[in-house]
Amino acid sequence: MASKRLSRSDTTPAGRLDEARLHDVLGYQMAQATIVSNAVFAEQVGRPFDLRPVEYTVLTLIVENPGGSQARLARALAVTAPNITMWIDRLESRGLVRREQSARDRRSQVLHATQEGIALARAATQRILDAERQALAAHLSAAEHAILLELLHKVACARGERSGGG
Amino acid sequence: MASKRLSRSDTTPAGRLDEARLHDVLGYQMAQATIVSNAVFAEQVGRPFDLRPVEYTVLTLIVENPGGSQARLARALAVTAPNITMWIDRLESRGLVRREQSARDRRSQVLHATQEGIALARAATQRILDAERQALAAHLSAAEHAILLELLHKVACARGERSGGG
DNA sequence: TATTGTTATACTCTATAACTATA
DNA sequence: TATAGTTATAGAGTATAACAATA
Repeated sequence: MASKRLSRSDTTPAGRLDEARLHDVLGYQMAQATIVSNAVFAEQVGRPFDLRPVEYTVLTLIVENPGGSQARLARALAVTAPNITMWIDRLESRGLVRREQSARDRRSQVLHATQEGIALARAATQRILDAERQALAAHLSAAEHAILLELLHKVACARGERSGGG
Repeated sequence: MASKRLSRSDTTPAGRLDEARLHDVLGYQMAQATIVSNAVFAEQVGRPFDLRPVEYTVLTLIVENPGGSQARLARALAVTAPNITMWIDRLESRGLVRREQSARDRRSQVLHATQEGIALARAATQRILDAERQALAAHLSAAEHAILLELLHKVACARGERSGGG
């Protein structure tokens, strides 16, 4: 199945380069698709709210998981502890999240989003969802869009059963 | 369609954080899935061949498009010209590609992969395809895997009809 | 005047190591 | 002994600006 086929669509979206050999490489197609989603994010959230993708994700995960720790965030996003410290520093200095020392484990920092942080995360998510739907409407049906999200989620779940991968 | 549902799968693969609000954000699911494909790449190609993902992609696109220019590569990958210069420098210093001045347009550099470069690209692609298939086999059927690749390709094609995006 | 490619430079993001304070 | 978090530092990668050569 999925035997090699050479069609006019075996070409890069920009630059018109033949990519027949890369067509079935998941990492490559992911990188190409990420160019689009990154552009949508930068336009709809990054620039207007001055938020990097990581900042948005960290903020939203804190909104969804009040009382969580930085260590769990670091594991969820496969980034290092010093990295998380920096991003939380920025979000905290902007008044979007708060750090509190945990009562049960005094090493741990308990994270909460402020009202402003919650509002910003909600607004950002709404903008992204709308913009992504609009950007892909010409190429993907609503059903395809939903399937894509599910399949990506399944791929993400392959983490952990492997040696590497955060 | 795709109405919000709260299920046990609305959680990050690692760290077990609730991600219900992020579930439908394509950029987020892409980033999570990329953690897996990046790990596969690093293990199967990055470390053994000392190749970054960009280097592999640049090399493979040159193999597939002999005689192409750096400008087209930059457009295809949505990276800047100085960036491409650097990556080609590295590939050339390792004897994997050659630069020649174009006869028709003497500003342009014509790119060719060496025999060694061609062999390396082929070997790397084979390893990635095998490793990706194996890594995802437990989570995606062969059909789902193929559909995912097609849908990602369609997303990538949304580039260009937009303002931003390289 | 626009395009190809290079150099120089600065910036962002990330990773590692060393440290503290708890457990 | 291991974990949570911070700091300091170095590295990788990217972007911008300025330049040369050509179209």
